[in-house]
Amino acid sequence: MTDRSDRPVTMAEVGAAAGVTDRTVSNVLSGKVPVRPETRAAVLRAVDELGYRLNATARGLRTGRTGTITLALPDMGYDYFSQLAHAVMTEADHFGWAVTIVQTGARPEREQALLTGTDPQISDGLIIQPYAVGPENGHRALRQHDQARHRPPIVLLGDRIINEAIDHVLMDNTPAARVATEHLIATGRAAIGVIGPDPADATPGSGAVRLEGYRQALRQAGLPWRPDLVRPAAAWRRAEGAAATDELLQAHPEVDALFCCNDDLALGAMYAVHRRGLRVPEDVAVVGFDNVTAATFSHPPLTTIDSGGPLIARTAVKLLAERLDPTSSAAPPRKVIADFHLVQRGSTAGTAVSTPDDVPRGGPAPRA
Amino acid sequence: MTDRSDRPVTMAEVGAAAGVTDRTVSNVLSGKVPVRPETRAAVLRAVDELGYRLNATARGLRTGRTGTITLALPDMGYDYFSQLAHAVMTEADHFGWAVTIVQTGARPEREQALLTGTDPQISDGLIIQPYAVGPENGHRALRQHDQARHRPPIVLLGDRIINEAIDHVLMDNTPAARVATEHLIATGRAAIGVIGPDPADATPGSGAVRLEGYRQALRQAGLPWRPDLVRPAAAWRRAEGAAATDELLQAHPEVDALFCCNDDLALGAMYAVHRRGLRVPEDVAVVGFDNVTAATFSHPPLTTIDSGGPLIARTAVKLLAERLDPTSSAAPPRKVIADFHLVQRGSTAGTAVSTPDDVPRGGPAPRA
DNA sequence: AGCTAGCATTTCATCGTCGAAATGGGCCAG
DNA sequence: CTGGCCCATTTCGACGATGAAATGCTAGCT
Repeated sequence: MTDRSDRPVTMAEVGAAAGVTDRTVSNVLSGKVPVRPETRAAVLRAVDELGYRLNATARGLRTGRTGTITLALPDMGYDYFSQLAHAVMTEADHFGWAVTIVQTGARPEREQALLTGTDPQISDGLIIQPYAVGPENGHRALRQHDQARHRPPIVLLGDRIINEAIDHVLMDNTPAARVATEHLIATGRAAIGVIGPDPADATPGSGAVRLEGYRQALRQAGLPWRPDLVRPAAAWRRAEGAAATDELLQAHPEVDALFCCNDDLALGAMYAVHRRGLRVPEDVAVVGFDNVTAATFSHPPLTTIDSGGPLIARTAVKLLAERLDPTSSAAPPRKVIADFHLVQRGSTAGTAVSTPDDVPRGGPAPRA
Repeated sequence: MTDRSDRPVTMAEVGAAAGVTDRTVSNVLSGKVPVRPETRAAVLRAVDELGYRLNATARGLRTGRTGTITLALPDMGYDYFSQLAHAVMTEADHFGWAVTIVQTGARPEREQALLTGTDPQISDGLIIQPYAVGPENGHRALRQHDQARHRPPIVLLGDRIINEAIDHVLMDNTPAARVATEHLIATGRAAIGVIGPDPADATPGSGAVRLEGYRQALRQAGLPWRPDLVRPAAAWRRAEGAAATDELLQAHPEVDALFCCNDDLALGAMYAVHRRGLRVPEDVAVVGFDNVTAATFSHPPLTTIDSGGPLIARTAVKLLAERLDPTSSAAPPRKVIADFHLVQRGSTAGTAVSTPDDVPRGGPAPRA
């Protein structure tokens, strides 16, 4: 026998030590085929003595299943995406799947590569929230996908339909943004700034559809549309939200409310308001979007749109699970539109400290 | 030829279409072996026409490399861990690696399975922050690891050495906690509560070592050790931090400062303080631990220990990269202790709104 | 023309596991 | 005592890619 000491132990070696074939070792470890108790014991002893570990890659090649799914998101540095990933991983765990997370950044070619399968991924399926790829190029990417044989299934997350032939889990952005804005108007605000979208940007992303909801609410209330109250943020994070808010309040001291396109921006906005010595909500009311954990506990707690992130994650995993189930994978493409609702908290109420009843409790107990 | 239309396209089929061997297709796609331009063009055309996609699993089996590393953390629902994951993924991207994230929860058997390799993972290496596995059982788990041939390398993160033979990236918890507590004492606080650790818990985890730093600071300042001011939190999150703080302030109105074992707890603590109608820092000063993004933008901004999370992540990936480099993988095990420093912000300063100069800027521009 | 050098392509074997079907041994019924 | 059956185990052959080494071809030199 050649010296294999630098290579992993194989089933054949375990079998040799236990006096059986590699196949029997496989039968013992999989448990799918009956094995005599003595044989099983002998095999398990050999496994233990040799320190044998199953080669998941070889199994994956043989079975065509890797037990891993890919989650592709723009960037994990956002509360919303990291909480979405958390929910996806927790749900995937129920199916016994590991989750490979890919940060696409703002790079369209990265998203294209994932959608077309050009990027060689070890995974049984893909959940992706495209940022840069829209219907125009998405169709092309996914036509290539269709044409290829036996490509892993895809579930798309986000705010627009990219391809009719693919499963989508969507947010109802425009109505949600309208509801958020209506709430500000109802509390008596007149000069409502917007933090996030770039009105000059033609790309129809989250920014555009949320801005549209804002405009609808203004129109319905008979308030004027003032483009100068819209401040784009290069990235939708706290720092950029603070900077944009600072500029807006500097230029327009009359602003008495802010509609922020996500909670990260809103938390940054509140920071900027406070830094200018103004009060939330007395001087400036603030509304966010997504209802991340931090929104519950900020000071004041942040009024926001609960866009159902965890439910979206669970739904996406379940859709993927159905596609991966060989008995029911030929169903027509599905579109799920997630429910949303407004969560009113102190950032728009009369008093700066509220006592919300939605403080989450419980869960596992790891430490940081 | 049999009907293979339900199976993926192979290199052999591409080769057949292009009039060459599967091997030549491989040569074209890998680029490592020179190929005549006409041949290359023919192959690429066939790839395009047939919609061929490389089977990463098969390559992984053949080469022994999957291009994926595993990151195992207790739970992604914590700001610290999600930001650590973000940093690991960003760094891994530089090496061309995908990252599979596994949430171990509080389950020791899950950690054991990862450390011993019992859990069949498709990955070239493991970065793990153990929560439940300590030196006592960790040694056993990793002895099994050593004994096995050709097991993927491991880098351990955290607060204690689990096995001398393995690479570690450590936090200097006790000194950091002492510095945090000393800062509270220096601002004139006398009744300093602690949120997080369970003094009755014998497990020497982050809680115990941070509590030890707190005690050292008290001792040095001649302040009395009062176990009744220590409030455990079942999970180190905002909700649990708020609940524990609420109880503590109820029982001990004289408390004028809180040392919280992480920023999530601290942000929850501030929430509870505000809800009781008290002010931060005038009535109760608050210090956190980890310096997550939210700490910069809270109201007031949170004084905290910057424990160098992103650097820890980068270091861990680099250590793994060295182990995976065949030319230099036999180096002795390394231990890196991350630097820390206190970041003073408004939650301990005289005024509730400060103007910190560490507001981060820039970065990519995805949206939520 | 004959020989060698150098490059492009192919041959061959192998990575470690598992599905399907064949084999062999033990037991019960006729 | 023997035929048939069932259960445990083995045989055989992929799965799809690639490292190493051999082959074939063209070009260049004498």
